[in-house]
Amino acid sequence: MGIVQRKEREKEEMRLLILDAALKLFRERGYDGVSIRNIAEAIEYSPGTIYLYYKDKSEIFFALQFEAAALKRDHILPVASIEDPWERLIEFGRRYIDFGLKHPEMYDLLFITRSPMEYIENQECWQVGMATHSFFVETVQACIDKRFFKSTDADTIAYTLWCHAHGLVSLFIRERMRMYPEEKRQELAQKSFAMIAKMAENL
Amino acid sequence: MGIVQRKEREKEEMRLLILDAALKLFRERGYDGVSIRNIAEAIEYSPGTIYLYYKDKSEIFFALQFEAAALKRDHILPVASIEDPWERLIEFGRRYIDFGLKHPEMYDLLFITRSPMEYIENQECWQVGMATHSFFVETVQACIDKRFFKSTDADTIAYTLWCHAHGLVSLFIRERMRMYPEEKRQELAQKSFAMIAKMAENL
DNA sequence: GACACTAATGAACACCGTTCAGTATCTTTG
DNA sequence: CAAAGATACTGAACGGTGTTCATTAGTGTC
Repeated sequence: MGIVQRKEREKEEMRLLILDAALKLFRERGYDGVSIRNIAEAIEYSPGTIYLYYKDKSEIFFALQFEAAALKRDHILPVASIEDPWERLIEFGRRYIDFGLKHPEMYDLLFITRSPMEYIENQECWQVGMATHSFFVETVQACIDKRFFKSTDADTIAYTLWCHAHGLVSLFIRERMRMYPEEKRQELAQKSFAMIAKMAENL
Repeated sequence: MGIVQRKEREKEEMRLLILDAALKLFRERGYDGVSIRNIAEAIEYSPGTIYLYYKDKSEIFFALQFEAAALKRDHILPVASIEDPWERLIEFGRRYIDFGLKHPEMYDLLFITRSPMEYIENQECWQVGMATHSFFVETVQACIDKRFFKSTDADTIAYTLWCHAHGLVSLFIRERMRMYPEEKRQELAQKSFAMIAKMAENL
């Protein structure tokens, strides 16, 4: 009776052990630089063992994607306590970008990495991501309801702001800002955020 | 005398042969799905031969990046003939996005793919890309000069618009719009472009 | 204690990028 | 024109990758 439970617990522990090792290696070297053999070596098991707990390499990275989604959620969640929807929206954007710049590999995993998205849709990760996205759209809707915006198309507004934030973060992450001197990049990002916020004011 | 020239021509032809094969395969399967051996097989040479013409795999992709930059330039260049800077700016944006959606692998190569950017900066590709970027900033500046904008910070305006366009295209390319039904995605992109254009009007 | 079940192994497979000794062909020289 | 030299190309080999699977070692049940 207790044995089957212990086994299950051990199985779960092993899955976590693998995931933790993968996450650590992954932060250090990026997912391309991490192999199943590396992970196996890190936890002192043979490569084949990994496959007893994860179907293939991509499943490990889907699990990491879930971790990333949760981390992002926790990074942004505090803004939920902000009463004023406009302030909440701005702070959401600020924290979204902050998350991306502070955890580039995680952001990359969530929004840039090629992955069989058709597979991931029924995953927990997707739900966590969707919840955060919905919260964002709802905040935009709350702004509309309070007449902060003239436009009433919450979807388009949310999407437009998302495009800007994602563009900003991903240009940083994938190093496409080399035409600007290093010290100006951060400043440019801040100015751009201020600018899009200002632009949004008379939407 | 004529021989050394013929040799050089043949060398150049071989480089092109490799590049064309790589480009073709690359369009079909994406760069991750293409191996040196695939390219070699396509041109009916042994894998080792590739290395007589390109230092390594990445050098082939840098050459492709140059092709992509040229293609993008040619796709956008026609807007240069538009007199009115505001109209030129809008058309630039439209064509930039259009290029990204029509040639996703090319766009990917230029703005998303991880690549040792410190290496690429002194390449032709970089120059072509920079020229197009400069043209964009100049167009923004022309708008400022003609008092289309109240703001006078051309760099920040250009960067903000770029962030939006890049975010839009890269969310498409890397399939991060699954939360919207297929048929709504295109529409959303168009509405968002219209929205950012409208927002830019009172910048 | 014998049997069944499970967890883990590590060799093997087919791929990858890359290197390099060897060969075959073309060009130059005597 | 033949020998020598230079060049182009090959394909086996190296160390890596993700993944599979027969075999083994260990645990639980009767």
